Amino acid sequence: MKSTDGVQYRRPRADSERNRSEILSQAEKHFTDHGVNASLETVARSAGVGSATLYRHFPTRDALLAELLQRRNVRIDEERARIKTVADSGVALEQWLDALESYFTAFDGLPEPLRNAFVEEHNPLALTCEGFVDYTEEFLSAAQRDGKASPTARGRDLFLAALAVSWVRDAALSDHSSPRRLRGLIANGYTRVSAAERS
Amino acid sequence: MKSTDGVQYRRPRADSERNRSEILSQAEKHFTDHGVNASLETVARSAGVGSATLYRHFPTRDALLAELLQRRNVRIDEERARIKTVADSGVALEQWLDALESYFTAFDGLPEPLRNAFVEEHNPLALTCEGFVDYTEEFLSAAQRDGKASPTARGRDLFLAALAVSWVRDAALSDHSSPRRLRGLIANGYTRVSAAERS
Amino acid sequence: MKSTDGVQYRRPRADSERNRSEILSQAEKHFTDHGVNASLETVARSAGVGSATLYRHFPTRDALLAELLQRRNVRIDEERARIKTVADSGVALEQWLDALESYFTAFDGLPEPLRNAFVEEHNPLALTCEGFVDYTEEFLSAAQRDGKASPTARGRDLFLAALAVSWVRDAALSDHSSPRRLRGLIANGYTRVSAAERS
Amino acid sequence: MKSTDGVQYRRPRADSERNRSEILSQAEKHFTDHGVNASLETVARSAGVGSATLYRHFPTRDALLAELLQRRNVRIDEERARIKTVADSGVALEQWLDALESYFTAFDGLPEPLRNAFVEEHNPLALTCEGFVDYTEEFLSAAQRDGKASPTARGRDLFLAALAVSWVRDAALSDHSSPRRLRGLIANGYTRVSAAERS
DNA sequence: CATGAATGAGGGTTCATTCAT
DNA sequence: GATGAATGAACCCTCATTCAT
Repeated sequence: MKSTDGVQYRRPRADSERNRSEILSQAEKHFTDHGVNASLETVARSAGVGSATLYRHFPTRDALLAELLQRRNVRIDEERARIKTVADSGVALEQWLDALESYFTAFDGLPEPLRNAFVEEHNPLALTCEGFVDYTEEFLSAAQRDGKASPTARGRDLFLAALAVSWVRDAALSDHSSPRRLRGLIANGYTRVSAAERS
Repeated sequence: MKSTDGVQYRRPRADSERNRSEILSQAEKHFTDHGVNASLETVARSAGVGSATLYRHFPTRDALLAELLQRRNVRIDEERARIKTVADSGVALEQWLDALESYFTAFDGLPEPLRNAFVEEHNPLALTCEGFVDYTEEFLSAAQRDGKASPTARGRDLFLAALAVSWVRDAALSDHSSPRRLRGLIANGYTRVSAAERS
Repeated sequence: MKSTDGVQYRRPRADSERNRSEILSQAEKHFTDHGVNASLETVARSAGVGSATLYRHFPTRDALLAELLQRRNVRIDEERARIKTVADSGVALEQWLDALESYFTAFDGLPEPLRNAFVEEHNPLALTCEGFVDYTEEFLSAAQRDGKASPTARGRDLFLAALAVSWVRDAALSDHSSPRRLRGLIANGYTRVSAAERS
Repeated sequence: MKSTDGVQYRRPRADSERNRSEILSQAEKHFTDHGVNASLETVARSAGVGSATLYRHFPTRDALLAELLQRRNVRIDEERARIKTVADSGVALEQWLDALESYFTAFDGLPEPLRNAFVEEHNPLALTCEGFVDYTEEFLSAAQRDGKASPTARGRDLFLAALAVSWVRDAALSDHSSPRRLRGLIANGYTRVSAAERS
């Protein structure tokens, strides 16, 4: 009963795509509202699928997260293209780090899994991280060539720094200046005393 | 100390202290082995008490953590006393930040609750944070007086910076250089180009 | 019934049914032995399932209770059908109230949750109560039509009365006559003095 | 020791009395606010004593309850004296039952322990129950002598009936008429059809 | 494959009763 | 005797992950 043999509707495929898409959409919503640790169960329910279905599509939370971020990459890619046109390589680097930080605050708690992925081999988010490290490296190199950045700095360091700043920002709801100030420290260091001050 | 004089009334407690102490001891062990999110249930079992007893002594995980840290404060207080004798205030500040970072790696995942406590009013860990901010402020002030630190820096910024570095270190098992490098960035900034380099 | 026709997909469940059934069976046992406040934890253990499974099937004790009673409804429905054939509507009403009281003593302490459900909107037992009120109303109406019952009585009153009698019976282990006598009071009132007595 | 010789401060007694009194006072408050199943722990805390102290004074919840009721007995005794002066013994009985029901609603959930005490031998509340049964018996006997009450009724039956009505009232927050109607049933029975109706 | 349900562990909490002092 | 704390059981609930179908 209920669909007798003969023609096979091949529903699976269609359903599958629809499910996957609905899961992503709901995950986006829940992660935005409740952070990256939102209940996957709830996400599945909202998407109208069983938890096992979610699990099949995205074996880990990070896999789901990776997909969500992938979709956002379009935006930051555009931003990156724009920054590339900035004449001053030092300013460009700065703007790129800004862009990174904005990206990292897409969901509450996002820095955490990214940090973990950074050191885990087979993490679905690792690719995302590596991409960002590469891009950072590019902007950094340009700045270094122009004497706008310390030659000892590395792309991965600045990536981690941006991540750390975002991590601080994650909790500093009541303290908007802290992330900005940490950002300043990373740019200029706390040991630097301006010429005016030194006098 | 427990009073040896003649009549002794008001015996403080007895097995209460024993239990409390045993709980702390087991918590220390489990937190050390499995990070700050180790199962409290297991801690209680290891200490030979029911979960209700643990709950009575430490209503939240953070309360337990606060006690554990309290015990470590002796160590860092000694360290702080030592650092205070360092002649160069810039070096002293550096060493203090080192000490902080060591402290923050006492347990895996410790930076997280500390960061949260930093912005939560009624968190048992808040006091710990505030104390550290104050101490950092002292070392920083001295360095600023001597022109060894930027006058715009604040104690709380450096505290958060140390926390952030420890957070990075938390995951960077395979990458020992990253925290050190992040530390360097915070000290000197990535925009500083040494005179030698500039030439 | 479970469909025996040719191809059968959408097998309803399998171990789900088994678990549910086992839970109900064990609950029946434990509630019978220890009253409606028996430990649900124990019920779950006896049924060989985790408490979460029990929770999934029956989110509250009342939900579980409602199911157990549902199963008994077959019996009382049969009884009701039988009583409907009784010629004397006054006798029928009496027998129905007897049946109700028997039903209410299925488990020790049952009257309590039923009473509560009676005034709570979203209680799983509320439906059960309402059903009984309706049936009582039917028997009562018939009796009233035949002048065998006071026209001012309402079904819900008699339902509550039966519940109250059962509540008394719940504790009156050593005093078998009390419930019967209370029953008599409700039927005839304590102010009625028979003609013989009046003479 | 502590308080040497001579005059013995006999603090124990004084403290004990004060504690006992404070416990009763707080129990009254909490039972009034949250019913007879209010947390004894909380009562003890409110009274400024340890739970063990409460336990020593009142080994069971019922013992505590019995004391609280004892204090209220003054009131109902006065009421009883007043009712005794009522000329019509039927009216007097009615008023006494009213008084009983008021008494039973002193605390939410009071009917339950009273019912239990009624059949338990060594329950501190048993005396209270017995007293009430006796008083009810007196009023009932008078009414029976005057042909105002059925000679087959017994004091204990009416006592239980009043208890049952109060039990119903305990939950019938949203349904004020139910207890009154149940009361009516017990007085007149549902089988009585008035002469006017019979015609 | 998709799925609903099961699972097991943990969390936080409350409480009546009993111990150690 | 009075006390603060311990105890152990229970409750309700949540979740990530894994089965059975």
